[in-house]
Amino acid sequence: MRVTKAFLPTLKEIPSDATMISHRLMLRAGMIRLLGAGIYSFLPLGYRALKKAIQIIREEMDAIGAQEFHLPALNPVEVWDETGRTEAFGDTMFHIKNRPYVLAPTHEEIITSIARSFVKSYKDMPQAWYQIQEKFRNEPRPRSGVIRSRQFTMKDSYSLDATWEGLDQSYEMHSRAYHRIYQRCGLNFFVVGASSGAMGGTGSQEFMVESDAGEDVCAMNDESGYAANLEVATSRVPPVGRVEENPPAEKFATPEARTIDELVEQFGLVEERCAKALVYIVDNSPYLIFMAGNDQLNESKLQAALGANEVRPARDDELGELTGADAGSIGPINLKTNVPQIADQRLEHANGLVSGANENGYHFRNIDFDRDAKITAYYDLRTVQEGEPDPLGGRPLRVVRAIEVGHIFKLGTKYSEAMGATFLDENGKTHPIIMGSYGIGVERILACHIEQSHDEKGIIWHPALAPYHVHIIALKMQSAEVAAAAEDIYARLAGENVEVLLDDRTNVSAGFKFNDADLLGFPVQVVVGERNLKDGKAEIKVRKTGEREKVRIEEVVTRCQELLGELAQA
RNA sequence: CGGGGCGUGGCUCAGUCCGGUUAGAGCGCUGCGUUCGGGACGCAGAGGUCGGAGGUUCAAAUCCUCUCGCCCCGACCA
Repeated sequence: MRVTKAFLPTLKEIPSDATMISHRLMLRAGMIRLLGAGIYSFLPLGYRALKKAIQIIREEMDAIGAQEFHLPALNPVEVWDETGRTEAFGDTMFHIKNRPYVLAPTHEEIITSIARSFVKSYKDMPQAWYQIQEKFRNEPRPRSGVIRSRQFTMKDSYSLDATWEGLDQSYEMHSRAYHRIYQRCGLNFFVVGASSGAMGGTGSQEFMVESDAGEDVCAMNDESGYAANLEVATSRVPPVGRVEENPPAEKFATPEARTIDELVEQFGLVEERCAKALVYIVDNSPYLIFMAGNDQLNESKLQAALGANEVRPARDDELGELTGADAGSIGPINLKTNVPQIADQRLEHANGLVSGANENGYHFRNIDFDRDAKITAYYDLRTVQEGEPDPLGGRPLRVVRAIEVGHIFKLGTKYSEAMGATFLDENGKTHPIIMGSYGIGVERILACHIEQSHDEKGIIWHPALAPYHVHIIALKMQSAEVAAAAEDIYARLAGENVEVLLDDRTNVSAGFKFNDADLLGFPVQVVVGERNLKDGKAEIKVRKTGEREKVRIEEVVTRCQELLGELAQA
């Protein structure tokens, strides 16, 4: 492609609406343009990169024997009603106004409906089905450019198995394919244990790219290899445990102490022996929850522990009605109602605790949870903190922000049961198909790569994703010699199937071309100018390292191929 | 959905508080000429009902009301 023929709207200035580096660079490099909030047009350059990612994914999915589908994005809403997910997705799903259709946010239902009609025997399985297609989600707040948008490209695949061991194998197969995909894309990533969330299922892992702009938070230790989404991360924080003296619980006045910190400070208490009470409404039922000291309740863990769909903190007026006191004075003793009580596992069997008296301005001390509280269950409910000992080797945990680029789920039978997708086993008995679901956000691969591979000048593409491999910068194109040499190199590179862009503009200065080339960031640049042409040479610059070398014109093609090969390995 | 910010030529922005010539700048764009290895220069041009609607006023980009859109923080996130 020639720059004079290409639609390549690069921007010299930073677009004001973009804050994230990858978003800015994608806009500046002319890869994408905003159409509406969370809706992006991919321009030719961006689409070339997107197609590179798609092709890598396709090859790796094919390599594990998965078969490519192309399912409709437009779905009859009845299919979604079958699993109750019309309601579960709620406003997140787009609904068509003039027909009872929805735009699919994912495709478990459609896959299951196909499976139910055609997969009837254990002999029909295992199957792995995938597609690379647009997804639609009515995100309340799209952000970070292409990272969270309302329409995006997803590779989604689904495994169908007759046995749980089969599911494990399908899952492992996908996990290995995902590793290869992200490796080939040059991404620096890690895998974390994750919450299955509202997808349901028996296990899941997320493929993460560390980034300050990420929406997820993970706890990890590089040495032990422990890595988990904060939604499920655990640590070896010791239990609060028991103290020897165990006098009866005793009420005392705490008029100026509403927070744990105030209690600790005013009464010289041990922070973790203050049982902080929280009231949550879990699927419309109230729960009183105790946490040790300033431990943060993890709502994802709470939701998972109670098998709930929705959890929210109680409102101030609800607190009084349920407990008899306001926030800061709530505790296990003398509750106004018999609201169910649960606690974080750190507090199991603990005594010598301080907690609210359910009377504003008063607390109890010497509380023994085994003696004085009616805790029905203890769960791991706390949010792990930076520096805590990891659960594998006790090494300090690092807490980092990350972007989720892939997610693999063991779905189990949630969808097959709901939709009646069953098969007959070798004994003629009916079972629901055992499913897995596996997703990759394709645009996120590009954004994450750019986040990880750029400098102040622009993008630094890995050859695997680069829209073009070689950028020929013809300085002073109106010089017949320069033009001839540039055209010659261009034709020979193209002849070797090297994807090449020739900057053949006559109306811009050298500096402009250099800066555009650095912004676009193709792996190798070839500078053709009068200066080196006198010696029969051109200059080759590696975008990533900035290294330049002078190469005889007839050797340029070979040298470019060598360099690209080296860069592809890195 | 709560909080904050912003909407003025293609882009980045000034002007709005305190209403008053013909609404400005830089970049980009068109034409001509010069230049040509790190975002060149001269000359001549084109391009804006100041997001939209209503109102106040002799007079509105500027004040008031409503509304639409975009961005950021939070909530949410299969």
